[in-house]
This record gives sequence, structure tokens and C-alpha cells, in this order.
Amino acid sequence: MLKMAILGFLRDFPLHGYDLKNRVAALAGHVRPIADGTLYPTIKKLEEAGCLTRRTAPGSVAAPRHMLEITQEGTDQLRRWLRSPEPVFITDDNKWYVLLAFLHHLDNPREQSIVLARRREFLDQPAQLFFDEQGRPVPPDRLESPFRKGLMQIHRSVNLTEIDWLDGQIAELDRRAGYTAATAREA
Amino acid sequence: MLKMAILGFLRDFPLHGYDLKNRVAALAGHVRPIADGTLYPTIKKLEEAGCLTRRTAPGSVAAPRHMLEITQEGTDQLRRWLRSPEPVFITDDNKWYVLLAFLHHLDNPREQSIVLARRREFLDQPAQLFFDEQGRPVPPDRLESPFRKGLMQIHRSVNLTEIDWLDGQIAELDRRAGYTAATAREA
DNA sequence: AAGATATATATCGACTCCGAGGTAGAACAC
DNA sequence: GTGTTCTACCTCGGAGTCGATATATATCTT
Repeated sequence: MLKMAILGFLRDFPLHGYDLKNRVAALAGHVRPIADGTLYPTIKKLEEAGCLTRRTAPGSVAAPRHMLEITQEGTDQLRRWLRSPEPVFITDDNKWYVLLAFLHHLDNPREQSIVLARRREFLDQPAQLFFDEQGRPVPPDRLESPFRKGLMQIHRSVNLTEIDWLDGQIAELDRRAGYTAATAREA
Repeated sequence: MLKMAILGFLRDFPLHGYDLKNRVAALAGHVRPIADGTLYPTIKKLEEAGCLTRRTAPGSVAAPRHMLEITQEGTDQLRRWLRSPEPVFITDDNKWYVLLAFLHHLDNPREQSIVLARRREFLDQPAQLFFDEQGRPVPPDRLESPFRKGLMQIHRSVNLTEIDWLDGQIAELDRRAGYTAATAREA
């Protein structure tokens, strides 16, 4: 997840580690800062893998910065992750939202649409969150805990909101992909 | 998170590992199954810490089950985690929803209200998710990516839904806590 | 009769990430 | 002038989790 976020941000424009840290924190955990001990070793690994290069530049107020730039290899890797995300990126909300934040780097509307459809399919499964002693699902109105009731209520509302957006977005992307295909045939 | 979920479920009624696995999967990742290699060592650790005991019982169709029961020590531990959750349990949606699923095990409405208020306070912070090259926040309507736009839109809608529910719930709990205090003073 | 599937438990190596610690310079408050 | 905060980088140990692998039984399918 962190690797995707780093390459995704660098695809927009070059950044140094400290800046990256703040951007990832704002996006991923909203406000949960990403630890230095996580960020810097990950940058190092991406550099060793040839996904990014660094240039030392003078710091604005303090120590010199390492300006990071994404390479062609890094761009390819990012696109592979976005095009064929692992299942957990579809089902884990945190990871999904990070993926969504960089999906525009996949420049083919058809490919974007396919990823959104995977999420859409996942959200379609009705949520059975709680079960009784015999293993039978307990419907929201039978739950004794008001917190569990609220949890399911919120969960349902959130899902409907996202499904709504997904449907509109998928339709729009498919329309555009259709035009692109038609234009390509004409030419 | 997994430890809290295990003790939380066992607080309702005794369960064996396999059953626990399915319940945690349904709740936590919604559908993301928790790996065996995660569950069983965690159960073992909780047992060693005196938080649960196990009794071997014949399996319904297969190998013998280890029926797990929570101890007084385990109940105390669970309540401590619920009463004073670490910051990440407030800010990470996945973890927060797990906490919410077991908050009814904290039987004092005042304590429950305090936890909800912490979440409420966190949600009040306006989300600045994306920044431009100069580090200035980019408002949703200025974002070029429709995915980022959707992301912020959904995020906002979700927050409002949860805030609404939290406010109602906190008011109800405080009302009840007031009554309890009044009744206690009368007696 | 053989193979797949569901139940049920357990270990091990790998990976991700965090938290605590260290280095260092500039700005700002007291 | 001294302490604190913010910028900026880095390492090490540990916690948590996953995926692969192993074992075993019962049922259902072919």
C-alpha cells in the first residue's frame, strides 16, 4: 500500500521524503502519520528496485533534501498494481481508497472501469456481520447492542453511497471507452 | 485488533477457533478471511496470558474442537482496551468498527459515551486529502481526477452519516448516565 | 474407489509496519 | 543563551499478519 502511494504521488511530480510522509499521512490514515521507520526503508527498496531515483537538493530550512523522481520502471510497476490489484485492495476500505486516489494514472478508461467493477461486485454482497450461538445471521433489528445496530446502519448507508457513485462512474467510463474504440475504428 | 475481537466474541458465549475465524472474517475485513497462521498463535498467546481457557470437545463433523472460554482476567483486559483505546483505534476505520462491535461490553454508559466522543472529535477535523506542488490543499472541485473527487465526496458523506449517529447516541447515553447518577444519589 | 470439499487445529518463514532511538540545522519563544 | 519545535534523514528491534504447509476426519461427488 505504501509503495503504491509513494509511486502514485511521485507520478504527479517529484517530492522529497518528508513531503511524501505528510501527503501519505493525510491520505491513508487521515491524520495517522506514517512512521519514519516505515517510509525511509521503503523508499530505499523502491530505489534499489529501480522504481525511483534521487537527487540531493538543499533543504528549505534544514538538512538537505533527497528529491525523489519516478522512473519508467516505477511508472510501469505502478500501472501493474493499479490494473490488477490484489483482492485485499478491493475489500479493505483503507487500501481501496488509496488505490482510488491514483487510479487516474491508469490512462485507459476501459481498464479503470474494470477495477471499479470489481469493487462494485464486492459491495453487492449483502453484509452479514453478526451471528448467534447457532451460527445463524442476526438481522440489524434483532441486535441488542445499539452500537452493533448503528454499525450495520452506517455500513449500509456507506455502501449505498459508494455503489451509487460507482455506477455513475462506470457508465461514464464505458461511454468514453466506447467512443475511443469507435474513433479508433474510424481512423 | 484481533485480540480484542477474540475476547469480544468470547464474552458473548464460548466458541472454538474455527467458528471464531468465520465471525472475525465477517466483521473485520467483511469477507477477508483471517489467516490460520494469525488466529491460532494469537489464541495461544491469549491463553498464556490467562485471558482464556480451553476444553477439548468432540467436533461436529471433523477433528475435535477446542472450546474457548473467556476468564475474569480476559474480561478485565477487554474492558481496559475498550475503555481506553489507543489512538489508532479511533482513527482507523477498520479498527474503530471492530471496537464499536464490542462497546456494549463496557457496561457503564458514561464510559461508552466518552469513547464515542473521542471518535466524534476526530471526525470533526475537516479532511484535507490532497495538496498541490506548493503544499496547498486542493479543494474537491479543483481536483482533476474524477476518482479523487469521488473519494472526497464519499468520504464527506460517510462522515456526516456517522456524526449524525454519534450525536444521537451520545445524547442518549448521557441521558441514561444522568438518570443512573440521579437514581444512585436518591438511593 | 477416488477425489474434492468442509471441518478443525497447528507451525514456520517472510513481509509490512511501528516505535524508539539517533543525527543535524534553522527558527522561534522565553 | 537556552529550550522547544519544525524540518530532514536514517537504523534497529519487535509486533502483527499472511501464505504455505502439514495433519486428520467426515461427507459429498463422480
